[in-house]
Amino acid sequence: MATEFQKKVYSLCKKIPEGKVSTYKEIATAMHTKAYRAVGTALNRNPHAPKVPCHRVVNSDGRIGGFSKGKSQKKMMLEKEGVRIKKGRISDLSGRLITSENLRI
DNA sequence: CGGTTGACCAAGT
DNA sequence: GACTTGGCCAACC
Repeated sequence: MATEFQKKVYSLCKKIPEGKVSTYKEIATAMHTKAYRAVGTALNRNPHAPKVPCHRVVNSDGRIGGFSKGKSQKKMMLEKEGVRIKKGRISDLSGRLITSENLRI
C-alpha cells in the first residue's frame, strides 16, 4: 500500500497524455510541495509499472533523468509515443511539457 | 528517532 | 559543455 504522497504522484502521472511529458518539479508544484526528489523516490518504487506512465516524467532540463529498468528503455518508450529525443534530451520540451496548471485541470 | 539516500533543481565555478 | 555546492523532502535503514 502506498502513502498518500505516492498516490498523488501516481494520480498526476496518469494525467500525462501520450506524446507529452512532464517534469518532477511540475508534479511537485501541482501537489503544492517542493519535494522534487521525493517524487523521484516515489516513482523509483513504482508498484504500478505499466499502469502509470512514469516514463513520461523527465528532468526540468529536458534530460531523460532516470528509470528503474534503465534510461534506454525510457527513451525508447518516449520515442515510440512520438517524443523526439536528441542526445539524451527532449527536442522540443516547451512544446510537449505538461505544467502544474495543466495537471491541475 | 536520527542519519543516509535519491528516477531532483538552480546557481556558481 | 563539465563538475561542485547548497537546498529541498519523502522513504528507507
